Amino acid sequence: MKGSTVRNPSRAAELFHALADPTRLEILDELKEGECCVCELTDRLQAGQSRLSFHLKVLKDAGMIVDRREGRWMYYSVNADALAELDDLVDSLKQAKRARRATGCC
Amino acid sequence: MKGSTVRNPSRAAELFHALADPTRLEILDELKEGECCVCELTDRLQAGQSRLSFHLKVLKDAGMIVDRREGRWMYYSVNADALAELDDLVDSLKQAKRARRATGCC
DNA sequence: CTAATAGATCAATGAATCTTGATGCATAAA
DNA sequence: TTTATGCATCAAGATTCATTGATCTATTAG
Repeated sequence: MKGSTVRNPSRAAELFHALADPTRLEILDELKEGECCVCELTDRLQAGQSRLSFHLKVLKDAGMIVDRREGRWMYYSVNADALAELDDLVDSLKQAKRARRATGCC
Repeated sequence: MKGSTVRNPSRAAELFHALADPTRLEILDELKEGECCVCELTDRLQAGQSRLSFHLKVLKDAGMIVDRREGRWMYYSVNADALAELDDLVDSLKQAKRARRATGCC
């Protein structure tokens, strides 16, 4: 198991940050239907090209998506590993590893 | 089922934004072990009082945690509903509802 | 009542983000 | 080679965020 990311607040924050924007969530919502190029996203999402490019970069830097060049088009798609990582992260927010706090306060 | 939040990018972004900060993730990491007051968090997290208060407010406004007053102490704990909501959100990033895109690009 | 304590809130500063329009760089068509 | 297209990147401005120290409020102890 990887496990390292779950214990790393900065990495976790980076991943959650990538998801903390409506435009980026809409991008992911499109990409989950399959690979897609920027020009198509521009159509679907009513967003300017440089704006999309900016958000795609955030998602890519965080590892949420991967890209592939084909001729002059860039195809983006969701990175399945990142989704697994997300699952781990959300799980790690739940598990109580130690026994419930025994002492009261202060 | 609720379902509404999953389809709402702003709400989803708010929830993810609350998780997009190392300090807040550390707070949640403490709270998942059980209810905790601010003074105890201050000790454990090496963080100033107003800083903690700020982040606790962000988490509370997003619905990630709930508070309870007891005397002059405020006890915070994780909101289980929000964890379920998170699960839904992460799931919604995976499911491909339509068939894979048939057309090529542009 | 007065003093002390827990914690929220405010004000100010600096850092990070997002948006827009312009420019640059490939690749492909003519 | 010239021209057009797809997209990344840059620069500037606006907005949001995070941190710190100060102040305010509620509660409890003396």
